[in-house]
Amino acid sequence: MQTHIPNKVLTTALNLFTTKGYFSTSMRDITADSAVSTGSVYHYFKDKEGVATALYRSMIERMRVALLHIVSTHDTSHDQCHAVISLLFKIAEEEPEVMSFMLYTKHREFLPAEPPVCSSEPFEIMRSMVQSGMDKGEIEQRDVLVASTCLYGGAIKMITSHLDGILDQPLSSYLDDIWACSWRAVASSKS
Amino acid sequence: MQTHIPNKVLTTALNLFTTKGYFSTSMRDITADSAVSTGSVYHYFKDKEGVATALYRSMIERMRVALLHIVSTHDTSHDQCHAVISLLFKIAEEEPEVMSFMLYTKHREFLPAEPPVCSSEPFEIMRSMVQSGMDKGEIEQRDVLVASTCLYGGAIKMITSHLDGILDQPLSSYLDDIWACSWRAVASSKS
DNA sequence: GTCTATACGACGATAGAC
DNA sequence: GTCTATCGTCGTATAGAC
Repeated sequence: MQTHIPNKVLTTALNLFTTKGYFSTSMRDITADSAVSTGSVYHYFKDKEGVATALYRSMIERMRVALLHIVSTHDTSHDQCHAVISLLFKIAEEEPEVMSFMLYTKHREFLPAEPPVCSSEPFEIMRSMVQSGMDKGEIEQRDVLVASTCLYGGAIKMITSHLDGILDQPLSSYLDDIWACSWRAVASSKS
Repeated sequence: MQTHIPNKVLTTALNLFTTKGYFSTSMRDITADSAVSTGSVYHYFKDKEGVATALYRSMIERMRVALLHIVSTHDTSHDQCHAVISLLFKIAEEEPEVMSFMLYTKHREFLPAEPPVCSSEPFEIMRSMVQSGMDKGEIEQRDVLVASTCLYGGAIKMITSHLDGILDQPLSSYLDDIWACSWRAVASSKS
């Protein structure tokens, strides 16, 4: 049970946004579910968009930290990228709302001021892992964006399928299979 | 210039939905931009959701026909899947609004009655191409969903990047590169 | 079938007491 | 800082003339 009011608001907002969608969630819904009064919500957040922005930024930051940790604890690009996909799968299974809000929500539609997810810092870090893999010869030379898209694209699509509930097995059971395909798509021929 | 009222409404709705988003588009916007009166719009469509549903269904149908044509005019799974990705790239470049509405819009949020895109008939057909490729030995044996996700996932991610405007080259210039990666991800080792 | 005018409800946000 | 009560706006959908 959350005690701080801002946290209570943010967690209930996350739940409502991911289940009903941002626009179908009213401030009344948020105040009702969080048991926080209208006045208090508006004391901590400028408006409804302010709640969404705070939520979005906190998640971007969380991912940024996690990804930098992965970079510093794995040597090869192969291991780094594998760790990234494992992490994404883990979050998608344990905290589906978080994953859903991070990559399945059209932030642009209600957060026009924020940069698109793909140009956010976490995605930058993920691309830099691929770039260094190409520099070291682990990954075949080609446009970084193309390589990154191919390497991560399958896994991310798999995650959205999981969030859509169209997978009959637990997401993690597909990890090895997906990784084999993804890595083979971009690995340099000598490895 | 469209003459039939329903068509005028649908094309302006498509433009507004993809630029402003479904929820930020009001019926007033649609009547204003299409120069069709409120009464007429409600004569042809039950409500706002009815407009979106009609739009969605017409696109699903269009894709269904196009995909069946591809199946009947190409022999190998390799050629069929390549033709699919070419088609998707072509539509994404020539009619970005159509592509945007088809795969980048969260239909679930305002069309809860419709099945999710991934379980729609077009996606079924795309998966069946992969399945027959596995049966014929072109594609390595594994879960169909995993193979399809890996094969199409990269291309689709590339399309959404294009729609987001984060590509500096025209989308079609990435086609060969993407296809090489995607096919290598799933092709059986002997091919 | 097509139009204008309008009813009705819901929502975001504020005011002001405690 | 926290609350309740309320205001003004806007959007969907309908009524009813032509």
